[in-house]
Amino acid sequence: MAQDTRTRILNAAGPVFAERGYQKATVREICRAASVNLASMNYHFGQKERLYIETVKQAQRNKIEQVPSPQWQPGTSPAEKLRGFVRTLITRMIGAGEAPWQTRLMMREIMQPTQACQELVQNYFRPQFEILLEILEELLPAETTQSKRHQLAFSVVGQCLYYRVAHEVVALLIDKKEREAHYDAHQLSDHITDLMLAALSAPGSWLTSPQDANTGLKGSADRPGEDTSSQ
Amino acid sequence: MAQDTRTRILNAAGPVFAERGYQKATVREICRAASVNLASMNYHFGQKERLYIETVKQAQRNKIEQVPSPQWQPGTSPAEKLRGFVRTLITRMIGAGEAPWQTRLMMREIMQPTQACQELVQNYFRPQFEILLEILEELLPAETTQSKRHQLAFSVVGQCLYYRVAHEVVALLIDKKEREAHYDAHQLSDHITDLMLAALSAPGSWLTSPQDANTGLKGSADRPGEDTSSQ
DNA sequence: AATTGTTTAAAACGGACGTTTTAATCGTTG
DNA sequence: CAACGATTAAAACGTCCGTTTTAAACAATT
Repeated sequence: MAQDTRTRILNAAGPVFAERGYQKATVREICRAASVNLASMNYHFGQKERLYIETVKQAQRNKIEQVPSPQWQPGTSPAEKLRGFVRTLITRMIGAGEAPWQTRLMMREIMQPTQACQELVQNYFRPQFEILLEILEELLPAETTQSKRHQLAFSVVGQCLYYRVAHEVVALLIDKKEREAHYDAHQLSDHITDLMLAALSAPGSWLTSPQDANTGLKGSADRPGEDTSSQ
Repeated sequence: MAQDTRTRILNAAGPVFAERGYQKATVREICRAASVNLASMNYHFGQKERLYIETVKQAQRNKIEQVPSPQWQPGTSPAEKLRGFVRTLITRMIGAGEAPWQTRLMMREIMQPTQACQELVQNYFRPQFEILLEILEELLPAETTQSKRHQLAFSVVGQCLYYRVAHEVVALLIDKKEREAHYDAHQLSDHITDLMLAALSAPGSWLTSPQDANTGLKGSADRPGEDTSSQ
């Protein structure tokens, strides 16, 4: 029974698409998982591709309602906001135990965008990005360049995404004992937040000085792997 | 003519697997791209899966010989080493213009590991990881925890990986003008390096104090999105 | 010359899978 | 009741694709 057939299909399709990927996921498997007849899929969605797009959109809506745009009490320090933001992001990434299929699905879209990606960016990534930028703005000198702020935001997001993207590689590099002791959402988000706050509060003008003026440790003309780039 | 048939197949398979993914890439397309008979594939590799594994391994060997483990003059400052390391990593990620298929291929392995992933970690990721750890060791207080060092290394790698993983999303979030002005390998690596160096040289004991003692800005018991995690 | 390893061309096998169809069954609505 | 939408079961269609096969060349080696 449960819900109507359409949503049963949608809910069953999410994990399957997330785990197997679009190609390897078969309509038959999804319908079997949803305990639904094969013809019902065609009835509701017409084609596999349409089902996929709807699934991604629903995953995004899920996430939005599960973790709405953070709202803090007035007077909350920007540092605390940043910590909360990172905490939320990391939690979405590595989830509570089992792999959150919504995030896996979105990650697939990020790496190999399809038709569903544009809406994803507009409805999900961009708003999050804006919130992060507002938090950073409170922490940064007023003269900080627009592009510098963007890069700093990407630095935050990049560190968070890493633990979803490279989850399996981390498991191969770090032994189980250390992972279980130090790689929960709590400690990871604290690490990333502390790192960012330390960098932002560091002495010197690395944030505002024009590119190429930094801690004064540069100056080597030749660096390894200069232009022997790929291909 | 060129090389022998086997390597022609291998070279043709790389870009195809990287772009289409394992499932969507067809043996027929690869053989067509290699100007090679369909039966030759079977002759040399037996099955598609074997071809894929060999392709990944070759991509890894390519990268290693293209950008060997960095070796600096004795006396090079650790900060300079870090800059070089990040520069190399970023360059591999975003390449010189066109998308480097080797990295795309490896990224696929990272996100959805197959049989080829373990060798990849052993021969490629782990050595790189060790090098980065050595550089960080020179920059860090001696009392820094092992796990803290690891997390810092992941912070570096995560920021670099981001620009390959989310390349398309960045293109949707940042307008073309800013991207062309600020998102080349040079500036991005400088940004990441400067950020890390600033964080490491920041005042206070955020690096060495036990978890939960930090900049003193924490303390909120409830954070948004606490345990409303996915699913 | 004979053998053996490579390569090609062309065709076919066989399975997997997206999609469609048909026929039948309920439940709801008019 | 009749009509219609939703759903199911089962089967089939048609295509794509990994894999295999066959037969024929060609090259290098013995």
